[in-house]
Amino acid sequence: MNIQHEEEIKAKLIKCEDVENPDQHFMLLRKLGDKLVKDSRFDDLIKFVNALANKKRLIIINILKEKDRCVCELEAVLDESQPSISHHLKILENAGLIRGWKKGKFTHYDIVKKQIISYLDLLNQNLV
Amino acid sequence: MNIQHEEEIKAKLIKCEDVENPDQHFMLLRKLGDKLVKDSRFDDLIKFVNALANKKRLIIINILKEKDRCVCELEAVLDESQPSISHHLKILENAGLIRGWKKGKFTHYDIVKKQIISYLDLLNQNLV
DNA sequence: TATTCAAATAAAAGTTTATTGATTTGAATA
DNA sequence: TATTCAAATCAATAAACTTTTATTTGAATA
Repeated sequence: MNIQHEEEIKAKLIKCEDVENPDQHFMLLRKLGDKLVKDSRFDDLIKFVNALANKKRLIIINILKEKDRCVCELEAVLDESQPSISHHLKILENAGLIRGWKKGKFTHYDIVKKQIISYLDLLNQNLV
Repeated sequence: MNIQHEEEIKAKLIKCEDVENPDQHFMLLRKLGDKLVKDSRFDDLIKFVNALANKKRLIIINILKEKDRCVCELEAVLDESQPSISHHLKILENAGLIRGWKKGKFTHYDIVKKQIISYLDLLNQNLV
């Protein structure tokens, strides 16, 4: 943050909320921000919510919630190309939400309920 | 989905999982997919998780969780331009997670705990 | 009612994510 | 061990999201 921008913010802070010591108030807010930016729990959370932030991936999880499925079944469910489904599966797997294994020539996936519950707990803790 | 793609998937389904009637199996999977694609609860969920799928927005929520803040305070916390913060606030407000009001010349925001809890319930229901 | 100014909006550029067609991989089995 | 084929990876394009600078808005108050 450059000096000019910093001073503009401090100028506002003086007026807003009757701040007596805008330098100190500003410093505290900056420290708070820095602490949060460095907090690695957010990175876990973002991995989780990013994995969920797509309708097709939510649908995949909902399908797999019922029972494990092979990729060709997911191809029938989602009207989408095989590489695109593979891409979504990888994102879910990288986040630890699903798990895949070979069964003959076919690859099956199921959900990792434990991990999902753990992420949900983290999210609950973080938001409320 | 075009006929060729459809036939390719059915051909796999015959081999995978000893499916006796691949046409029927395919049809059931397609119906399942269509039902889920049309399910509007997913749109609510996506609005929620999309709003959370950004570190700066998670930080904003964490700051506001403690107490309401004016925009200028958020400018000090997040090292970012005012319009960008405004953009993130709008996304959170459109999702119903935060709420803003004028207080003199300054705009304050706080979180809407009730809505957040309601979304978390929905997410829990949906995932487990 | 004219001026001020915090914050919203608009327009444009930058960045990330999604999708597709083509190719590769590697386990199964002929 | 050569072939087959489901699924992963690659390369390129398209779509969505973020960030910035410039401008506008509208409530507060001089």
